[in-house]
Amino acid sequence: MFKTFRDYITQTGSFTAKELEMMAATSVTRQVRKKQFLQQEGEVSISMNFILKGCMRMYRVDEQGHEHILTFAIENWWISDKESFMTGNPSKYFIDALEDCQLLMWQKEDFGRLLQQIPAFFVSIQKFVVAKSIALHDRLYETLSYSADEKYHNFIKTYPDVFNRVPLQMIASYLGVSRETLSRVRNQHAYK
Amino acid sequence: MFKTFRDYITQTGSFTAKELEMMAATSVTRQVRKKQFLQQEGEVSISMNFILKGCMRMYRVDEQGHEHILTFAIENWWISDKESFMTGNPSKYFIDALEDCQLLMWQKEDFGRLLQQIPAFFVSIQKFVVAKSIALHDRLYETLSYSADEKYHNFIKTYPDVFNRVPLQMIASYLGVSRETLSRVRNQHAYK
DNA sequence: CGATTCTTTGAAAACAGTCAATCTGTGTGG
DNA sequence: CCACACAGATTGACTGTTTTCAAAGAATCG
Repeated sequence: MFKTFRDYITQTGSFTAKELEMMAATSVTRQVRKKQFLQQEGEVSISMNFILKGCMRMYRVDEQGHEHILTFAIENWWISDKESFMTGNPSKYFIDALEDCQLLMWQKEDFGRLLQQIPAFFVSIQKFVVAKSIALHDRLYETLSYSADEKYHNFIKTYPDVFNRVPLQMIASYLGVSRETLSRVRNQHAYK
Repeated sequence: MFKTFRDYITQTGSFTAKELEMMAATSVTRQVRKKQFLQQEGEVSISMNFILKGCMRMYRVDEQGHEHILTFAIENWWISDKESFMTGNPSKYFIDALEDCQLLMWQKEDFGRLLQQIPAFFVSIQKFVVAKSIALHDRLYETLSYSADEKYHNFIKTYPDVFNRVPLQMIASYLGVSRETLSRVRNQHAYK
């Protein structure tokens, strides 16, 4: 179980056996079956979650009941509502499983302790946070400036491994276009 | 000069006279006149910048030459291309002044040293980064799910102090709609 | 006051959304 | 193994919103 995570984390920095042991000791594994929720709107997030296996999404529901996907996550990605985790406020987001999933989880206090006591872990997480921030800025720019067509092709290029695992209607939701529009965009290209 | 910053930073945490002296000693003030650039695309960002006075924007230019504003910033806000600052890669963004500005700047090495040596400073910056991340997620959600009308009114509500300082066409650029559409959205409401 | 910048308006065209129906593929239970 | 149900994808017709282009009207600044 923990091995997958160890392979991941040792690629992001150097850790002693003792440090790895600390991480393992405080982690908990959990199964989340397809369509089950890891978190629902209104709940307070108290764990950091790492995907060992499977695929999840984080989304928000508007007044008309439409879902808007903020993030997909697959193996070797963290999926958490950092906002609720950091502030202690109720979450605005749902997180559910698009496939049967296996997670590695840390409680808030344990995670904070790891960050304090293992400098290399802190650096790894820091790097991840920076990368996320860059990706988020890029995505905002793309959402502001790209057409439906450009958004779609950019998504395939940027996340090929997500593209072939999730239904198209969810990609449409992620891109901020209707599934019908996405469908048409795809078929335009078949005849050009 | 430094007083404005001291007032700000002491509101975010507790600092000793010596710590404040360290911050002051490593800071540099700089004037940027309206329409002048603090940073242009392709340059590497090597400073963290705090606005003492004035208003700036960070934007990106697409292939058609259209500007897309990612951020506005006014007094007591940081304005930097964190991406280029952290990675050392050339920036994708322009930063320029919408009014005559007065900045307080720290070089990369000095800023890193402050973060290491002044725990309360680290915590303050951390809080700021978290707040920015939350705001960015909210904005992405709004961009995905709101109509032009909703985006506009939400902007006024969220950033009233920015709203009455920048031209409407820039708010349009920020919201991802054309200035004509924004103009129409505004005048619709005058007769409802 | 003239020049520049910003905002508004109109008309046409492009684009995307909605609703409804159909088609496709997958998996489940009989 | 087949039939059926179900989720997902596509298509057509229509509607509504937003963009674009062009022009004119405010507002601001030197």
